[in-house]
Amino acid sequence: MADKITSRDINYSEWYNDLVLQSGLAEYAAVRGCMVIKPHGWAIWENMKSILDKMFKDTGHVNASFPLLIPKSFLEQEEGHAEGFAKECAVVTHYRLKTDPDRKGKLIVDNESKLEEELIIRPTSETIIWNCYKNWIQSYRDLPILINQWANVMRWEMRTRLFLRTSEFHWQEGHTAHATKEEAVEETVKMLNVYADFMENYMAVPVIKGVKTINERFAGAEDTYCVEALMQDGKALQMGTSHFLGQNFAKAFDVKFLSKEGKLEFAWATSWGVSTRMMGALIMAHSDDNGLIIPPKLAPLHVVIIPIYKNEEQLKTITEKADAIMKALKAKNISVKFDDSDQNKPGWKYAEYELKGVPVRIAMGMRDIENNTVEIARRDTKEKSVVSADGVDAYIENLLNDIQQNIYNKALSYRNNNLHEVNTWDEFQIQIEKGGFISAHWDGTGETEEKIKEETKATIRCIPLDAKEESGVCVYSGKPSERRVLFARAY
RNA sequence: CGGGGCGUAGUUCAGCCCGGUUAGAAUGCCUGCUUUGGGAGCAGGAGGCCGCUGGUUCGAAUCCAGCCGCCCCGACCA
Repeated sequence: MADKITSRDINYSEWYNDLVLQSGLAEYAAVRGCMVIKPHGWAIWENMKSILDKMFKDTGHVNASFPLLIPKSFLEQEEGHAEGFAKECAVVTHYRLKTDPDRKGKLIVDNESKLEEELIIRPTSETIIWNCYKNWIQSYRDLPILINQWANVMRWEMRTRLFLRTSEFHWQEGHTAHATKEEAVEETVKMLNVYADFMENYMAVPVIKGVKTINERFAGAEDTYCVEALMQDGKALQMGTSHFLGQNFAKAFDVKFLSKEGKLEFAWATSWGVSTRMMGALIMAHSDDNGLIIPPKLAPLHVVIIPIYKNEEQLKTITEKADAIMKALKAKNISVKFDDSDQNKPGWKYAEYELKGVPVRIAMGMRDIENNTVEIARRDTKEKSVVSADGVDAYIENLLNDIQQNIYNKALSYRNNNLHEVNTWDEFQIQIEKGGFISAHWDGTGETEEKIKEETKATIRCIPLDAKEESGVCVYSGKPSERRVLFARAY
């Protein structure tokens, strides 16, 4: 057996890269920092999208599309936002090329096509959207505006990793406008809950909901809420964010409305997003050295049937029986593929579908035909069992639910076993080396947060929403603290 | 932006130090036969601007210079 994938124990980071490449999720593009998301990867992303899209619509949102290019002056409008994103913007300066007079067949930038105002490729769309909202909002009757867009964005990252951080990435960004602060805050939290629901119940990744510290806040936000998850190597990953933007963008773009009382007021804003980074989370939360483990609710293919035969006649017999099973499975909305290709032996196929993360495999040979059985193997535990062919559709339906639950439980117990309350600085330093979340008291200052980061590389992932009031002393400075916050080394 | 690595067949790489037949292997691909319950075997075959440009030389994948690209490790980030 060829070892295509580095073991997690040897090098987690190589394991991740090998897995993404070998399982056919994605590959490196010819452009630095960019990736090609291949059909298998895109199919999973599409499943994520369609579930989330429905959740957004069920909570009253509608989709729209705004331009890829944003005038530089728009980005300058909101000061914090501008400073935050300035360093990572791709800039369009010209609109034309021409043939190089000195080198036949080559193209050069036509300097006569220089743009009067540079355009930037959107790193996020608050500015161009709020420029529109200025025209759309005059009265409280125009509010709320609840818009989402599915889009690609670009941030010129210095260091990139497949799915986790690429220069171009795909995401959704919700941008809402409200008449009151309360309503905007409510929206921010509502969408955070939608994200958490999706991550736990579909991705099978347990998350912790919280609020970011000022240092970690989104550029231009009043408050950034987030969902944080723990990966198998003990590092944390921010899986999504939801921002309460206050009136910052309304003021920057002069978006005012006339209230019921006849007063002119600035609108209140939120924005919230999740990206293809979730693909990275999905991979790192569940998969093993044999390949991907995809929760059934997101798997592009639920079941693969592999026939084992010695001749055409046997294949025909097996195919007939497999057809009946497939029909029954499809009737239950379970996707199934019959792989009767003659190119590879069954053993090769087993390994291949395990690599790709298909949750359930059925093997059928003549032995099964004689006994009216099939062999069923589940991807998450790799357990095999021989079951009666009668009612196999119901068996698999249950099995898929069981797999979904089992994957989640496993991730949850890992997360819980790696979340430690720590009360002294010595303990903190020892524990952070072991990985996982650390729940500790913090004095609330940016200085302490910075020092901890410098000394341990750990950041405050969030102040958990369910953090209980508990007086204590800061693990670093010894100053008083009212609640514990979550620390971790993060992606 | 610093530090390191790599660029040779579709893919992974050897060859380079020490220049010299027609540039190799594995794997994948094509043809045929035998196989098929955990990554099959045999036989035959196709496949290369040796990253680019220039230099040294009778002769360059190999030596020299410049350039380009990508990956990995650190500082910034969803």
